[in-house]
Amino acid sequence: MEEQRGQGVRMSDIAAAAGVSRQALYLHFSSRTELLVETTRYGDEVRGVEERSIRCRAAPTGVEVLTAYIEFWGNYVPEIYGIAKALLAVRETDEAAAAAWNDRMGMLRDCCRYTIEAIQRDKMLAPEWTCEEATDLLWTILSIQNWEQLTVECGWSISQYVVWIQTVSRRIFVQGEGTRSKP
Amino acid sequence: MEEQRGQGVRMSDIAAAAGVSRQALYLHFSSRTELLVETTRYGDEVRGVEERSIRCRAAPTGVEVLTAYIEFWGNYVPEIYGIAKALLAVRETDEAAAAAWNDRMGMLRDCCRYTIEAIQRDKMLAPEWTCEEATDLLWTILSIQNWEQLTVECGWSISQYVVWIQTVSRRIFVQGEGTRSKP
DNA sequence: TAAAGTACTTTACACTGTGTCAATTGACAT
DNA sequence: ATGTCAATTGACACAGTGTAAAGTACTTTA
Repeated sequence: MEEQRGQGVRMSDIAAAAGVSRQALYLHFSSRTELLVETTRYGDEVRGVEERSIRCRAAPTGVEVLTAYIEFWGNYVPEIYGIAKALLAVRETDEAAAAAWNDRMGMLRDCCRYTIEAIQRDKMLAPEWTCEEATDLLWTILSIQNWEQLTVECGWSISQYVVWIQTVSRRIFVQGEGTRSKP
Repeated sequence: MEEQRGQGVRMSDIAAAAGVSRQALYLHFSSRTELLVETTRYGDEVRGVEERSIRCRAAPTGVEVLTAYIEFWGNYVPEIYGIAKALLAVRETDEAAAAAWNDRMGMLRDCCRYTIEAIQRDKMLAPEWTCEEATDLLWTILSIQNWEQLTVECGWSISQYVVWIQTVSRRIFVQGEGTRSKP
């Protein structure tokens, strides 16, 4: 999955890689989608996303939460990129895959909302945004597709991604961050 | 295609809708992908994208080009959303579809580059960006996936999308656009 | 030592959707 | 009358998912 970015990974390929017959997979997973979904869940658990994202919230100011969170995310996405692509591909046709995807994205959104609220608590949220709108926007900016476009297609390194997205986010959301912050 | 967003649209569905046998489609298009690609091309031609996007370039200042272009784009995407989704779905597995998609996205990128260069000519580009980076970023912000996320998933209206993306883009790219511009 | 259970295997097949092929039909032009 | 064009019908190959049945090897229980 990780190598192939989820494409052209058939049940028979997975079975072969696991050294098991294709039919044996159906003894453990009722469908290809279920296998994908479970793999996602397992991967998140092993990697300890929950814990890592909660740690970002510990930063003292809203802006620092934003900075920490973007750094975490930029480095986390490559770990899940392969399976995410696979899930994304079946999501269009498969209810359960769509639900699993939405669940994951919901977690991301929660983190975005927390971040924006932390900035607002500090009275640092740029006045043109409501919390809701700013959350929508930050959530969209941090989408996996955007990460993909910037790193894979535009050739940005992960650290470039992190720095530029931090810069952009500050300029968009933080009051008085006009032209001054240089990365 | 437009109604179903490209999903579950089989060759037999298209044939039925056209009042023709499934096999007859293969007399005109060598494969489903070719049909999709040709439909995209035809659609763009009928809608006169070329002309409409060139008209945006006529704006007197770079910032006005940016504003006009985002307005054009925000209103244009819904017209092509269905077929774009269909193309996007097959792009992962199909060489030709990927090429067609990249071609369309290349056009968008050209427009982004033109816009950024126009802003730079006016000495209004925020100093932390090079033309290349700013183009990558604007191109990413204007992606169809972002449009989809904000309008379809977050429920923004098209005019909201246009106004907020204009605001965001100005704040990111234009010098001295700190916290002041209110939509 | 026998019975039951577990985990898997092999083989076969149903189903969907794409794409190919061959023989046929009807309309129109020369 | 002949040829050609566009489309038709029907059959079929292929890939990939998912189901079903019968068999094997090993483990647990009693």
